Amino acid sequence: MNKPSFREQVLQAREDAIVAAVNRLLADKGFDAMTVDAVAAEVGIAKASLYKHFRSKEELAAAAMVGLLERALAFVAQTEATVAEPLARLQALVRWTLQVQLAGEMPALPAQNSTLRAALAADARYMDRLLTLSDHLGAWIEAGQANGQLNPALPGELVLYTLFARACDPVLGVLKAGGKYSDEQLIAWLLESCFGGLAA
Amino acid sequence: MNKPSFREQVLQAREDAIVAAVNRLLADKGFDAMTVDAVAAEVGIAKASLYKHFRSKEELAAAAMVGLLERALAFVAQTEATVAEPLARLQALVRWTLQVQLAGEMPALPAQNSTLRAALAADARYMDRLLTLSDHLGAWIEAGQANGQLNPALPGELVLYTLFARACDPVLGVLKAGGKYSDEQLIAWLLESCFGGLAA
DNA sequence: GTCTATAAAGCGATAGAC
DNA sequence: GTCTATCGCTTTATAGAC
Repeated sequence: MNKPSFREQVLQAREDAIVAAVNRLLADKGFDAMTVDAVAAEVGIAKASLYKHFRSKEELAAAAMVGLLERALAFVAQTEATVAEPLARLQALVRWTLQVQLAGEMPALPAQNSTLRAALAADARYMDRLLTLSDHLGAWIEAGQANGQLNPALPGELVLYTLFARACDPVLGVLKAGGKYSDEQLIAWLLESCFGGLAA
Repeated sequence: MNKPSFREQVLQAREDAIVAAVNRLLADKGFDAMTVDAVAAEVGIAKASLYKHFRSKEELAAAAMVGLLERALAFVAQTEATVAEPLARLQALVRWTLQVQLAGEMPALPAQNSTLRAALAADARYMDRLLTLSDHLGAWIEAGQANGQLNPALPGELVLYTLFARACDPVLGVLKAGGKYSDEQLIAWLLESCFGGLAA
């Protein structure tokens, strides 16, 4: 591996700026409402230049998702090094996802966009991170069910998908928009309802 | 009130067919991916004819939402007549919403489409049903927290928004697509995770 | 690689005949 | 009110000069 040239570093920095802009716009407007023109404007370059780095709008979204998954994997690694209990690990992860959402950095992908889902499924970098993350969380879930901290009657995959879904839970945004509660209070309540349920 | 003429009955039937088609397409594709051409094709009329009944795509979606809310209000009335306990009422309602979703009849609106949200907020028929429904559910929630069946530490509006969110919970669709579990089993697990939480 | 300009296609909405 | 045909706009993606 050669040392990256100055030129390559500049290109990499530009790509990072593009991915960051895509991430913000995805979180703000969602995939369908995000236009490539808006991405170019936010980065401050021409739209045609974007297409020198990414071949399609779907590839832009995939790059943003890869970035998010890598941030999640970094948090998972840190959590495995510092937190022992499976339930505490899962709660820390959900807390982190809610903080990402509050920061306006949680990309909002439509659940049923066929072209986007096909592009993501065909993206090896995306699928690799997603499977790695699912493996780690699956192990946490199994351990939590084995030691009695998690409800063992629920299938592990249901718990896993629920955690992914809560990362984009619209309830947080609605309550945040109401402006009546602090961010920390909202996160505490959502954690309580996710792991403890609505019933007493 | 005069008896509706035959002509008016035919028109009403056509509008009902339009709303039903919109409801199916909204559930299948979501608002953004649903095209007015597809609605016209599903109903079997020309697109221009649609615009004689509804002035915009947003109005089509609003009509479908009004229909859904009226179905929900009918279920609420029936539940209040047959079920006494607040928790049991709320569980029955969530079960009903999950069944609607499994039937492919739960419209999927984007959480952040500004034109659509503005159109809905300006639609008196929609807002009237939504507020009526919220009032009934809010009373159930308060009663449940007062009698110890619901967690009293959670704000009532958080519980209310959570119930709305669970009606569109993507977890159900993903697990259903997996094909490994029966519909009734999935509903039972989702009810358990919603009201009982993921923890043991 | 970056730009300006434009192609190509999809979609919401409408005109005008019947 | 229903139809065919089309407008007008947006958006993705590309061509070609520099």
